[in-house]
Amino acid sequence: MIYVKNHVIFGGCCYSAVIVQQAISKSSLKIACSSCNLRELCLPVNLSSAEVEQVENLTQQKRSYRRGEYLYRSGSRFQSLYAIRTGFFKTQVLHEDGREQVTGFQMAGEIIGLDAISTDVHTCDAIALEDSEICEMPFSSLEELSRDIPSLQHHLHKIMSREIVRDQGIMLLLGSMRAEERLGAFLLNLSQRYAARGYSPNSFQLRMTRQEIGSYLGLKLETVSRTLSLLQQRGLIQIHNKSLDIMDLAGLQSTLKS
Amino acid sequence: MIYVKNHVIFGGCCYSAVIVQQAISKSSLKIACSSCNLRELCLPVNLSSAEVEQVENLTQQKRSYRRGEYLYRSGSRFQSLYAIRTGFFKTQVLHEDGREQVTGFQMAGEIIGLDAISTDVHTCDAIALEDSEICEMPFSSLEELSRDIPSLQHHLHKIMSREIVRDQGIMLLLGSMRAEERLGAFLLNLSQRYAARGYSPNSFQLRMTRQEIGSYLGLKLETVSRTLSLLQQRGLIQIHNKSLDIMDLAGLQSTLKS
DNA sequence: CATGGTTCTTGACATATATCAAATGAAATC
DNA sequence: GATTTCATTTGATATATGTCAAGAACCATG
Repeated sequence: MIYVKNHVIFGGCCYSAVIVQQAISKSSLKIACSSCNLRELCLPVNLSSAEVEQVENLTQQKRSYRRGEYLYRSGSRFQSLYAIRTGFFKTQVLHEDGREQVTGFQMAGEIIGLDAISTDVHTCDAIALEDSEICEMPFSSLEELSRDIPSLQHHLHKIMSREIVRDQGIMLLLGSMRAEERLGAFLLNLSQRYAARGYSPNSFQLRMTRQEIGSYLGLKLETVSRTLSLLQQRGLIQIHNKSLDIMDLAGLQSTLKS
Repeated sequence: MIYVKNHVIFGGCCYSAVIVQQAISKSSLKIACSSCNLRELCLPVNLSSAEVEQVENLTQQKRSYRRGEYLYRSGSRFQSLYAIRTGFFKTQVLHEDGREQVTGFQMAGEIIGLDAISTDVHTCDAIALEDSEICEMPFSSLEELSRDIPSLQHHLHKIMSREIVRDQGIMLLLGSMRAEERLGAFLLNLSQRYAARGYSPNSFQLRMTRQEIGSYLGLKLETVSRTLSLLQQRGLIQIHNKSLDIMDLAGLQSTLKS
């Protein structure tokens, strides 16, 4: 499966990189996204200036969230999609018995809330893992606008489809990889996403706890900790608390090929 | 998490039931779906007769597939979504090292191919598990038509969102359930989907092998076999080869609550 | 700066599931 | 209908990960 081979198993990484490149070459897009820095939503769309203004209006509602704050909760009524302008979020579903499952970590430029379109009710919690800014986009307006702007319509479909592909990658990971491979894939995915945003792919802070990583990867926090120690012993990474350095990218990638 | 509690962990089940009920009460919808029996695509939409005809045109391309035949392959170019008219499919992604992961089982009235919108290339294989009939819907036509028919547009979004929710349910299952719970959730999901289609929820044929079930649930085929035997010993099910009878639905449901 | 509460690491041990293997049963093919 | 092939079941054993526990490091708060 090529997604594993190219280490984009979580989906969206390479695509993001492409988008960032496009941003540099298309000035109109920069305008469209100036209000919210919405790489995901606006960029691949070739808009006229009138259309740009319409999208601007749509994405004008901004808000800040403190670390630990909920963007929305499971069970709450769906009205908007949210684009992360800056910061870092997690989404999770909760069992009634207390078990939690993290379904994703989202960073700047990504869209959350897509799950709620299905039933008009949010099916997961979205929680800020650091102080963040988000743009709220009323979904009915987005649908309306995308009827007038085919390229926006198609882009919205792509965003939703990409989420499906991403989820399939995680299913693959959870269903058939060992702890070491899961961690390797996870770290490489973060690395690529930081790189796509202009940050170092080799050195970054983990914004989540071992427990949250474990929940996401279907492992216990002790296993996460042990496996990270193991990767460090092998010289593939340096990890001290939440600071991660990838020392041997190729080596880390090769853990996935076995 | 309510999805587990209500045993719709895989998503789409209860919704399907609602759709079937709607079908009975709305005559215009029956017309719209007569060509392909597309519960998922057409039904919740309130269409005028002119619109009905447009949708009819869209879904006119039908084809039969024999058991084992590929509907599409990973890597092939994306052009259409496919609605299953009759039959049973699986979708799977393949590792380069031979590992396979089944990402879903689809039955009549469900739509496949949504993953490919993202990159215009199919990211998985879709294979008929029994002789089946499908309706092909060129996606560009679907997008065009949904610009004119808002209720169709919204329905398309719901279908995609539902797929995302379904995938999250499977992530939950793969990330935090034991073998017994996974099998329980799997069988209950099939049961509900058959029920929604007017078949017995207590007695049906498994269309897939133990190995395919295992791949889907992140288990080895031996574990699937052992766990099914265990559920049978407890009097919850009767299973002989591919014939399944649910003897104690409540008991089976209670395996999920622990 | 001290303090209390998380979070993280590491060890010893338990257990669920995987692996390997062999026998049985079902289904496809000639 | 006979034969080959494939799917399933079950047992014995191996192993990866979970569980329990304790100490250390880190962080937020007063």
